[in-house]
Amino acid sequence: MPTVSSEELAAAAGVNSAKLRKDFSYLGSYGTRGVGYDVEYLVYQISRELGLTQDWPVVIVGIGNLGAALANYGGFASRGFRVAALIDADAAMAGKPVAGIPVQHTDDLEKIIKDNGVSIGVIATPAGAAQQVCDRLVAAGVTSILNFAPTVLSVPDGVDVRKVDLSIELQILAFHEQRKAGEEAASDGAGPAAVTREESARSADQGPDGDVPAVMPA
Amino acid sequence: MPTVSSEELAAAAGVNSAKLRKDFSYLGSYGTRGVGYDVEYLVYQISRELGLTQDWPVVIVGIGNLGAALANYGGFASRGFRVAALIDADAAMAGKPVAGIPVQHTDDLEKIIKDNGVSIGVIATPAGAAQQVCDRLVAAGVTSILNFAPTVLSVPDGVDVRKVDLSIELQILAFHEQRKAGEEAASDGAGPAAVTREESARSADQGPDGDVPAVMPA
DNA sequence: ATGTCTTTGTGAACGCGTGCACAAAGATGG
DNA sequence: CCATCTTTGTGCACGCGTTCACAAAGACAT
Ligand SMILES: NC(=O)c1ccc[n+]([C@@H]2O[C@H](COP(=O)([O-])OP(=O)(O)OC[C@H]3O[C@@H](n4cnc5c(N)ncnc54)[C@H](O)[C@@H]3O)[C@@H](O)[C@H]2O)c1
Ligand SMILES: NC(=O)c1ccc[n+]([C@@H]2O[C@H](COP(=O)([O-])OP(=O)(O)OC[C@H]3O[C@@H](n4cnc5c(N)ncnc54)[C@H](O)[C@@H]3O)[C@@H](O)[C@H]2O)c1
Repeated sequence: MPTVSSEELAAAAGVNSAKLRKDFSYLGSYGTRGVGYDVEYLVYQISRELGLTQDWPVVIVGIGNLGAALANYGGFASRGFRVAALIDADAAMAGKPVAGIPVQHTDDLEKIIKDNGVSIGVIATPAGAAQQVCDRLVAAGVTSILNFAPTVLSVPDGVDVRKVDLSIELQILAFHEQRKAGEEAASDGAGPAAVTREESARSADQGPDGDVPAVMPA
Repeated sequence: MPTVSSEELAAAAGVNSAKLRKDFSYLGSYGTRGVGYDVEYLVYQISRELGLTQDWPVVIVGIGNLGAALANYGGFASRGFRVAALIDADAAMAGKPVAGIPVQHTDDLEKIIKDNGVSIGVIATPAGAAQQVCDRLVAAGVTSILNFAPTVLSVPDGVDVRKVDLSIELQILAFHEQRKAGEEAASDGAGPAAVTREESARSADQGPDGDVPAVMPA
């Protein structure tokens, strides 16, 4: 029976072994003292807890550049997500297949959601249409939304929204980039417009990962 | 002079006003007691600290479905990011314009980076090519990478990598979705067939905002 | 000037996640 | 069956970020 110790796993993941064990303990006591964790059993337990043993139908709304790329992306299926339908407001697209899936018109949105038992929706429409699309998805029964449009969606309680904002990802990189430049040469004439930098006493930087600034300028 | 109080801003952003004030205080004392913050001045100070007053040239490597969508995305320019070049390994694409920008061949990658003073690179190649592309970008001087390929990139110290993993975004939604369903009906017959997934248990990366649950109590 | 009123800036308390350290569990060998 | 050795599971302490609470600063009216 192949096993792994918390020490091995922790080293591979780059985390503390005690934290890893404590995390696992929330799932139950699946380890064997003196031996470690049964790999297969552990994988199954984690998969089940994370919902990976289920198959989740999703719909993508807004089949433009991004929506089409998502539809073509094979990485979803391998994680248990199935693109149940593609929806767009453009009547000219209706019926035309993208990634082998025929695009359907927004008129049928509610029916599509219900027929497929969809609870997860992806919004890839222009920002202006996002809230409206969101409202229709929620009204039709969708309770989880992945939003690519640069808008903050308002939803009722019980509905989860995750926003993917690629500009913010770049901004976070640029922020750290700026710091790097500022550290090696405090008096640096770089930059087009004269950037006047005063001292800034910010607290500890989060190492590997980053956070999102709470408030952003326009 | 238009002003805002920390209370107003906090309410709009959905955060605690004391935290907001303390955050602002790290930038300096830009508020006026009894009045609030001068909006225009505050926006400028935050923009400057975040690096939004600078113009950042970026290159996109891998102009497929996703890369092309990114190239066409207008949201980057409005945040101070300029697509300096598009790079692909496919010789047939060389010279053909995408989003008005001619695609260049990977052979010229190093020269493109240096000529444009690029420090931020976006990788949208297949997973198999990502590490190799990453290495070349870093060697050419890139110190920040936004990675869309489903691979963990290893980079030397001083180089930042942010990974955008859309499958994980969906998984997080599915996880919460499962909890919602599990609460109203505790006794569930579990998934269809017992799915045995062979993979390692990797700790999830951070998302733009919300948190990735390490593990949750059962 | 002086007083009042609003809002900032921040010291201090609180809560929570992380890591340490170890007793208990169980395997393994004699 | 007992001794030893490995590794889990977890109580406890530490550190850090968040929140509370309030003195001080400044605007504004009188
Ligand atoms: N392309 C990117 O890389 C990128 C990156 C980040 C964010 N985004 C955002 O993602 C969204 C889509 O980007 P895109 O480049 O694919 O845009 P796009 O214009 O190519 O596609 C938008 C699609 O949405 C459809 N649409 C419009 N209104 C609709 C509605 N009410 N219901 C259903 N469909 C509707 C349009 O017919 C079109 O097919 C935008 O909000 C954009 O800001 C895109
Ligand atoms: N499409 C999506 O929605 C999506 C979502 C998440 C992640 N991803 C990931 O993003 C990456 C790109 O996805 P895609 O759908 O655009 O794939 P794609 O196959 O459409 O495009 C890949 C492009 O990369 C180019 N390429 C290959 N090797 C290269 C190299 N060594 N140097 C430079 N260019 C090279 C190819 O010529 C092609 O144009 C993949 O790793 C994919 O897993 C895509």
